[in-house]
Amino acid sequence: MPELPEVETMRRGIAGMVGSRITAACFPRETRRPIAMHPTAGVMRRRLVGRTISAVHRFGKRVAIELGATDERSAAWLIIEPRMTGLLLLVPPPTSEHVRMELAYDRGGQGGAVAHGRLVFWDRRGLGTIRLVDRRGLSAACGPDRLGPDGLVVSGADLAHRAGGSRRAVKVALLDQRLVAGIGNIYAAEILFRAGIDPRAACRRLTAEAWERIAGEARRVLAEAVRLEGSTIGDETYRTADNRSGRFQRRHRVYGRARQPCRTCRGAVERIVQAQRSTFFCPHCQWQPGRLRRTL
DNA sequence: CGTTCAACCTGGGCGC
DNA sequence: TGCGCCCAGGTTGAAC
Repeated sequence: MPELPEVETMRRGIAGMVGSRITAACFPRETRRPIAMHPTAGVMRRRLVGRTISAVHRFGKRVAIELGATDERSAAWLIIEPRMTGLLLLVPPPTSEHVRMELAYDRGGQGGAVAHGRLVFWDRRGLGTIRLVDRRGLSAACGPDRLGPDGLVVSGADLAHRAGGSRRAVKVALLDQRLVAGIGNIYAAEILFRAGIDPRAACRRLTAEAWERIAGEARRVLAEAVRLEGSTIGDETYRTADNRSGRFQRRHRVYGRARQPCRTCRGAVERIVQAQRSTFFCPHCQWQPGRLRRTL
């Protein structure tokens, strides 16, 4: 589920935890398979409790909660990867089932005021992951070998340089986190529609100008989706940290709209499958370089 | 190099 | 109502 805008919304939603101290951590195992985590729950708990949160980052589609160094312990990062259905919630989850992690935190205020609360990682399908890493682990998991430039700041030159010679279809390339970080199935479709590029076009056929258009639309679409707090679709599996819906779904032009009229040309939006994922696009408004543009 | 498939899971929607 | 099937915002590793 969550792509860059949803994960960035999660990050902002929990950014108020900075300065708080973790007082308890639990990792319920009541589900069939415990969440994929490293290290084990006991070690994780021991390393988390008592630590102060010094920052909350986002790397692509992952949130990283930074635990500041102390005299005894060096800095560490709790990397949470929501995958399809993971949510970070500061309010009680819909059910206690599927809670994969719960952190209690408090902040000793001046004059006896204590702010405290709970952060829950709630993940229905359980495909998400949790890792606690040191500085080296962070760079192995989220460094430039793993993640390309962030989608909010990617340039046409970045894309052209890294993918320009590839025979891959441009939609498949945009899902590759090493090329550009944060784009998933929804936003790849929306970006290519706005750029007017056919998702099946081979990267090596795209001109520098086409890459500039794709990068520009990526920055614009992702920034707008962040402003609208992401996309909540259908069964509402995505919610903000305080349990509200995103609003970018109202701006979707092609995603999930197979056989419905294109909002620009009124032709039917098509659904095809690329790399085992659905791709939605308008064959009239999106074309491949070198091919005659279809006319109505 | 690039594609395809399976796997990891739960749950909603649809046709019959 | 129930059953079987398809679908879903992601990632990884193996096989070809």
